[in-house]
Amino acid sequence: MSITIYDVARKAGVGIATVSRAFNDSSLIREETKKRILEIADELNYQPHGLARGLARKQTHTIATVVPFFFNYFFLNLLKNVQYSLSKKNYDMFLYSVDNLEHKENMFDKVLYERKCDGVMLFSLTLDEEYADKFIKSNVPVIIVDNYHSSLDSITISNKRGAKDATNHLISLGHKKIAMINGNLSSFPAKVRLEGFNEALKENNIVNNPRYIINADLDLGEDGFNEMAGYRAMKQLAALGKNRPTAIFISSDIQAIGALRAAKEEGISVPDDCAIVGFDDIDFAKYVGLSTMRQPVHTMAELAVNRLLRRIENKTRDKFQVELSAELIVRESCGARNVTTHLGDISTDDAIFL
Amino acid sequence: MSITIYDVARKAGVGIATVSRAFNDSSLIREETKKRILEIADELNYQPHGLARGLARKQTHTIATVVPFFFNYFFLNLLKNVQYSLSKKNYDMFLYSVDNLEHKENMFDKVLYERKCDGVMLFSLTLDEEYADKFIKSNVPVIIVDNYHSSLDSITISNKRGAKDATNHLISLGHKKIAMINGNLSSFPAKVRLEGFNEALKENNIVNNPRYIINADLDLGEDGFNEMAGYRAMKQLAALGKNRPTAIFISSDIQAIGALRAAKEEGISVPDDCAIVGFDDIDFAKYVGLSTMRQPVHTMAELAVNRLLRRIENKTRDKFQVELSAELIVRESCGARNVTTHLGDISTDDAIFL
DNA sequence: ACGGAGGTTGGAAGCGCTTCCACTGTTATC
DNA sequence: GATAACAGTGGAAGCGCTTCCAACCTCCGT
Repeated sequence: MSITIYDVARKAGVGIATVSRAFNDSSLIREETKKRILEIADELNYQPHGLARGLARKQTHTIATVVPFFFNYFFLNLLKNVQYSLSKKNYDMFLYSVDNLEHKENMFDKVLYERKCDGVMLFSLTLDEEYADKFIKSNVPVIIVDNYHSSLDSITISNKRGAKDATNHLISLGHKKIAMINGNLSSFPAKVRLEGFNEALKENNIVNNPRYIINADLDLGEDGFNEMAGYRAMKQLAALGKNRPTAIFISSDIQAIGALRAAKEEGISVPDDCAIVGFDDIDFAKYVGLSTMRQPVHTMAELAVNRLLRRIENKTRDKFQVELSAELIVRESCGARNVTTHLGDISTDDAIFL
Repeated sequence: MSITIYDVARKAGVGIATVSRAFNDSSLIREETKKRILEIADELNYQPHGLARGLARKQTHTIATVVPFFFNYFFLNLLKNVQYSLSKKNYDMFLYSVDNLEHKENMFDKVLYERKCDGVMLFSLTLDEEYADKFIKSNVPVIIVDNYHSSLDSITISNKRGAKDATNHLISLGHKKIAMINGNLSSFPAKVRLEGFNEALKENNIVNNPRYIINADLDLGEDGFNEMAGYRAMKQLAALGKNRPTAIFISSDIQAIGALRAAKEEGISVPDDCAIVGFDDIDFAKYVGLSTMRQPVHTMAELAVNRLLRRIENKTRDKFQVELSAELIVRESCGARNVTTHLGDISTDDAIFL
């Protein structure tokens, strides 16, 4: 039998309304009374019942995050930052993961109609029209991170621009035989990054060799952004022998890690035989000296949270679709530095952006 | 204005109690009625209000997980598996992270008294007596993963045994000058792993050189299980020159990654000049050929979830303190294989255990 | 034809809170 | 000194559900 507002009220000799006020920063209570009530509550280890509160107020102070089950290091960082921003605002966070893309719908229905949260944050998930509609009609604020839907708030990084920058960097280094190792084309970022890659080649009049573009097969895991995919792709490229590319833009760092492993096995030296630029800037990128496009994870998370909360609290209705840009981080793997720089101490702050 | 049980009841021409029964697998309802109600509910996009339900039932079907803010890849895997097990049982999961160990208490109070969850899962967090007591008195089921408290349920891996096995492996390879790179001693696993290390040396009559034991400083981040700590420790060991150890047991893979980076910079070849065994078996371990002690993350997660739910649902009161054992995974870094084996394809199932 | 046993159902109370509304005592205003 | 305004307060309704309890309808045995 847990203790309730009535217990506190009785012990303090006041009405329950007053206790409630004490806990809600109400101006309708004398400072003195409030203090006394709070003290008594503390003695009693009382804390307002979250559900009852939510029911009465019609808001839960909770948001739901939905991630694909294959979430990786990139998501980890994102999630960490989201959680951090959320806790600063005193919001709780549900973590749901769609274990199966077919069951995605159940998840959405649940989040939408069960009303256990005030808003939803979708990571990388693609929304079809039916559900986009449901979300809109349901009036539950949503924000999509790392994906896009024309009629919903979203925050993405400019995948096209980023891919283009990465490729241009390789081009500026003098490379002509440039490959791309990509995720699975069913993934939104993969698709757009390919566009950026193609555009860069085109603008620089560089031959676009179809054998140099390797999109991950579906059997390599949901979106193909994994180590194995990178490993296999690199093997495939290595098999080209003399016709091997001299530079590769790899669509995700985790794939780059795999590619690096394959390169080592094949005796291909990076960056000397083959320059590499990745994407994401996961922690490990710096440990292995991988040049990459850094996603502003902290900013993404903070923006996403702020925006979602504003929608929840102020009911602003204007659309919010932001595209942040990725930043080229030059390390060793691209060969832009002719001497391996001494990395030295990497500050923890840099590694984990909080 | 969202739709409620009354709307469904009215449209179906039944009482609300009946609708409620339809949604709760009650035996007190005719199959036919139930079906009809469910259909109507579906049309209306009705779903029982989670909070109202929780309030009425006095249970939320939700558990809270609390992780240290510095959570890393090891936690990611754990979390992923916990989330998976939980979703199979239809439980929701809150993710809290204690951003600041001083604020840990607020977190605990919140989780305990706010009653938004039925149970709590603590990751790696150390509980002092006061809070252990509070948890017990509050009657909220708790389970601690990767840490221990004498009066609470917990599930750990045998850190001592694991560290000992790792060290023994190094000894069996003929090493005499063996070092240990450890996390910060304030961390429970770090402390116990050191014991295992010491024990192994002692039992084999190997000199325990105090300069060979490097515990991470606190300024390197909360528990010292991070890349930088490993990097610095390795530098320190390298500075020993001729007196350098020929083998190192490193208390976490992430530190080992840092150590590997430092070794490379120092021109120390692994495993030829220095054999290394890590701990955890994070994904990256296999990408870099790191020998390590694998934590049975999947099993830990599943056991933890099952146990917690049983406590929530059945109210069993017997204590549950399990210790799982870590398994030695031999790769290249320990030098046990004299030829670098071709890793080839690592199956995705292996990499991400779900 | 009658009493009860089941199988179904509806009504109402209650979960623990917030908040509207009515009320009391003070203070400011003239 | 009467009145208005207002700061504080308590009571009660209501948030949307579950569940106890009473009621109803069959159907059976007698």
